[in-house]
Amino acid sequence: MVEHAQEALFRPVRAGNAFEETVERLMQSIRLGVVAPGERLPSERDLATRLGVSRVTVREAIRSLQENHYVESRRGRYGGTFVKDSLPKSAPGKEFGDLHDVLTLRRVLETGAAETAAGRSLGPAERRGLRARLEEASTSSLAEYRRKDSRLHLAIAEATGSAALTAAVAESRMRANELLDHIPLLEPNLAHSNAQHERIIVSILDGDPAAARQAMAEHLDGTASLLRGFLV
Amino acid sequence: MVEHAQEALFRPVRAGNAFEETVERLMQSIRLGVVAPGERLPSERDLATRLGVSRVTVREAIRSLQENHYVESRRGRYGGTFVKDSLPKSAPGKEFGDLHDVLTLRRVLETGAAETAAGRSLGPAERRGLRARLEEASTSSLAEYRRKDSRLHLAIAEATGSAALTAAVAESRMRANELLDHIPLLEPNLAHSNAQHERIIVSILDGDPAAARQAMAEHLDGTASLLRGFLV
DNA sequence: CTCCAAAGGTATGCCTGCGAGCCATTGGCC
DNA sequence: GGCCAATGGCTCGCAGGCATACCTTTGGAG
Repeated sequence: MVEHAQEALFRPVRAGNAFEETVERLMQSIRLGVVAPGERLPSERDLATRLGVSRVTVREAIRSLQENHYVESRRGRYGGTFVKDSLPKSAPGKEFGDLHDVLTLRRVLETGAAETAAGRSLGPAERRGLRARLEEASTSSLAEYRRKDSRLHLAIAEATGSAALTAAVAESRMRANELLDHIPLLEPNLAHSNAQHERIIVSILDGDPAAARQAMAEHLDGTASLLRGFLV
Repeated sequence: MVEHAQEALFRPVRAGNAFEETVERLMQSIRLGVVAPGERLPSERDLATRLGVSRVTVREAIRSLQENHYVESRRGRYGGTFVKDSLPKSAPGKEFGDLHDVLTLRRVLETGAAETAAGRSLGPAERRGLRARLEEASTSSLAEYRRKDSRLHLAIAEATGSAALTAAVAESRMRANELLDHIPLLEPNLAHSNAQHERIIVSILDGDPAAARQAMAEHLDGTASLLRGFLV
């Protein structure tokens, strides 16, 4: 038997119970900026269907988010569950997963996504979307930066046309963001990031896969070395 | 709200029930050749711990594999559950997932893995392991080829040192293999594959990331176009 | 002003999966 | 030959999660 491959194949089949997984997903959609502050989450019934869990479980998850002041719910028609404008800081609790593990997977997924996106012929809507996310990120405040940054990177993953790749990038970014929340975000870094973002998007829109990969690699290696410096 | 990213984030939280997921994992370990014919699976108690499910569920999954003639169990000390020597053909049932989706993710993950592996300084054990898998694949019969091929590709993923990346590659390969099972495996393809495998491994062992990526990309694009040809 | 559609809020009963313990079988060790 | 450790085989009660149905609130449509 090939010994090491077992670690990957015989890992736990479920990350947590249905409740925890559901909380995690809703948190992701908020923390990654997919549902922005002030916006409404899909209805409980809708979420239950999409997430493949019962409405009871969705409600328990939402209750948990309410108690942590991430969302508030309003009843009646045109009611719903809305993301609060002022989001609480993330709980610093979690241990760091294996740093190497997180960064390796992120690099593979995101440089691959950039290259793949650049190799496709994008429709006008997708091109506009990418430019819009770039603009959002470059004009965002320090407070909003992590969220806008994630939206941009997710938009790049979506531009590959692969839902599985997009899901993998979202998952990987959450893990990376947990680490990034522990290091300071400084104006100079932000300006540098914006310049790199611009290069990435321009390369994708120009249809230059090699340049897109290269630009994304440099961008990620920047934050990776920041992380290694702060956390070691 | 960013509309498209929702599809990734609000996908179902659990792939199936615990039983189905467990069957899937055990099947993967057999079909990908991690546990070869004649070899023993870990004990039920061990599997239950590692997979994070109850022993009852593990037993139900194993029963299912027994009924499909994948494994047989023997009681008593030095007993256990053993992979049968003659494995049944895979049930042709499953629909094709989105072809583009599968192939895109596979390309990103595996070219990234090859590049990353080539960029690391590998220990002697890892280098020997890679050579051994290459040898296995190149001398295998048509019948065993898919399994030996997967073992080689998994070994490359493991050489990145990232468990998460290895798991992602294993998952992606299973999905790709489901498709590949529907197209013929021909001697010329096999010879061609072996030559490409050699290039990939040599590039990794030589520490040439760009060459490793390039070689892997060509290798994957070969089977990808075969698939597109046969399945469209 | 009335109605009603759509959203959140609540309650009940079933079924899956889990934990824990015990039994049965086997082959090496003393 | 007897012991015993490790493995598969089995059972029972409990907790988590689910489907389903119904109630309450709200604001726009008619």
